[in-house]
Amino acid sequence: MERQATRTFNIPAEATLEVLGGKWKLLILCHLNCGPGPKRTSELKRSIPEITQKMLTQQLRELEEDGIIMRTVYNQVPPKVVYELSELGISLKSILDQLSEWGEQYIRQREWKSNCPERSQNA
Amino acid sequence: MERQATRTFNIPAEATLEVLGGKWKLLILCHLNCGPGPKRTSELKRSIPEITQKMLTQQLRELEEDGIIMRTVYNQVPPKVVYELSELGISLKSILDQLSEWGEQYIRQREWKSNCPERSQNA
DNA sequence: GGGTATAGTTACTTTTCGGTGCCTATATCA
DNA sequence: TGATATAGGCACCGAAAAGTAACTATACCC
Repeated sequence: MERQATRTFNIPAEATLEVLGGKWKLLILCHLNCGPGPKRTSELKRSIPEITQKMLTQQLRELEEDGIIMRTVYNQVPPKVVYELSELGISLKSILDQLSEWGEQYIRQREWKSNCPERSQNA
Repeated sequence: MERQATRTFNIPAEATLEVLGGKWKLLILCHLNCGPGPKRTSELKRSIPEITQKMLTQQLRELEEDGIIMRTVYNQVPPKVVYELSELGISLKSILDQLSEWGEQYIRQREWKSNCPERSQNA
C-alpha cells in the first residue's frame, strides 16, 4: 500500500478506497463514529479486542495523515491521547452508518437462513 | 481471512466488513454498480488493469459465495461468463454510490490543495 | 497447422502484513 | 520499594496475501 501524494484513478471510488482500504480502518472509523466525542486509544483497543497495539497505532497514524481523524495529546502522565473524526471524517458519516445498518440486516438474514428447518443440510 | 458460517461480531459493521473486506471487492462491486446490466470477466479485467486474473476470479468467487453477486455461464466457446449484483448486492447500492461521490470530493480537495499557489512548497 | 480469444486453475515465488516481545517515561497507588 | 496504567517505538519473524507463469479447452480465422 504505497501512500503517494498524487496518483490517477480509474474511477473516483478508488480514491476513497485508497484512504479507507486498510484492514482495520473502516472499523476504527465506525467506532469513532458511533457515540459522540473523542475516544482514547485504550477505549478503541477495548472496543476492538482483536487488533494489536501496533496495528491500532499504525492505522490511526495513516488516518491522521489522510486528514480523516484528529489526534489530541494531553501533556500528562500517564499519557492521554484522544482521537476523533475530523471534518473530512465526519463527511464519511453516512457511509459509516450504512455499514452498520447493512451489517444488521445481513446478520438477521444469515441467522434466518441457517435456522430455517426447510434447509437443514444433513440428516 | 477465515470464511466461517457463523461468528459473533462486536458491532454490526464487522459483519459488513467481513463480506466486503477483500482488497478488491468494493472496487469490483463499484464497477458492477455503475452502468446497468451484467459485465463480462474481461470487461472487469479491463476496467481494473491492476488486478490479476487470479485475484479477480478469487474475489468474484467469494462475493458469489456470500450472495452479493450472481455468476452466469454461457455454454459456448470461447467461454462467456457474466457477473451482476444480486438482490443483496443491490442493497449495497447507496454505499457504493457514496464511495464514488466521496472519492470525487476527495480528489477535488486534494487537487485544490496541491494547486493552491499560497501553499507552493518549493521556490 | 498455427494463432487468438476466453475464463479459468494450479504451482511456485515474492512481498507485505501483522504479531510478539522488549523498551521508554512517570504519576499514582499499595 | 515496586507494581500499574498509558501510549507508543522498534526490531524480528512467521504467516498470509498477492503476483507470476504455465497450463486447459475449443471454436473460429487465416
